Amino acid sequence: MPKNCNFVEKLREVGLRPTKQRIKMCEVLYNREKTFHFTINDLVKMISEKMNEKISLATVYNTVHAFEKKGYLKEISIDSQKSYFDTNTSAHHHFFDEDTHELIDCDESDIDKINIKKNITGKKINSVEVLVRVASDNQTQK
Amino acid sequence: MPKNCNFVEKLREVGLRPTKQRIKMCEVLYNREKTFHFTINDLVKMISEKMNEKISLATVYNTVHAFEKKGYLKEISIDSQKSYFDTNTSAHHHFFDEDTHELIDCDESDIDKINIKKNITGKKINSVEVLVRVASDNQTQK
DNA sequence: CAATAGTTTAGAATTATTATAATGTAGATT
DNA sequence: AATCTACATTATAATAATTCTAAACTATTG
Ligand SMILES: [Mn+2]
Ligand SMILES: [Mn+2]
Ligand SMILES: [Zn+2]
Ligand SMILES: [Zn+2]
Repeated sequence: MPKNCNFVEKLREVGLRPTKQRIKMCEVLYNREKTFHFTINDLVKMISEKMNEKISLATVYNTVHAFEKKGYLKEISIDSQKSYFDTNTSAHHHFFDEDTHELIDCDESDIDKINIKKNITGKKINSVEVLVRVASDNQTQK
Repeated sequence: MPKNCNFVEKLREVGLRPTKQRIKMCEVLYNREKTFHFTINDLVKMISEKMNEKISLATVYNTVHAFEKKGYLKEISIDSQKSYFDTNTSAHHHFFDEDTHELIDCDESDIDKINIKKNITGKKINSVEVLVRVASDNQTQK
């Protein structure tokens, strides 16, 4: 979703009614320079603290999943109890900072294209994702 | 942990008391030809159904985490609510079958060594893991 | 407008996991 | 061998992320 686009129209286009909760969430998620990563909890905080708005937790979940299904959000695989989401929906790899629990995008140029030499019969490849775990140079890590 | 090794001695070596629960779990986990992947729930089922033994859920969690800390188990990152564990503790990549929710090891030869060109200041790389999501060729996928 | 299908919501339910605190036991000390 | 003690096990409660439920609300259509 491009910055400052007509969210009402965009939502209608994909068959989602432009409710005020969804429009507000579009603003929080897409009206910014860079894409970013968030958890549901982050998002709820952003809505209430930054926007001074109250959207029920169930609606935040519903809407995030609706946007995901429409291809406007991507879920990221990290071993953790909670899910991470990404407003950058293109195929890309990640660094995960084990100290801060922050996700950082890899640029196209950071990792060469990965060539899978094996193929599993009857199965097609949906995605190939690299996760690079990093942590403080000095510290004890798991 | 090698197959048919002396689990009692192995446990003592790393400072874990060889209780009957831990020995039983060693047998379930390591007395087999190939390494494998499991969830806590899988493991509890294996213990009760295959071994006809009852180990409390808390002990299964405790022991899995104790074995993980000692380097005899590895946790695998999949987006899911539940954690997967691996008796193959070496660095390796995975296929994840989105139909069956099964993890499959990549051989060394299946994916070329990954070269990370970016480095994050003050951080060292702990691991680089590839996850290849596969699904049935015909089916609707998320 | 009125009808209707889709949406929001508070709160309950579910699920994986961790914490608690009482009981049990391996291994050391007498 | 009996005793001691730190470590383990256990049932159960607590927690946390997520999903479900069902009633109230609202965007859109006719
Ligand atoms: Mn999801
Ligand atoms: Mn863990
Ligand atoms: Zn990203
Ligand atoms: Zn594996």
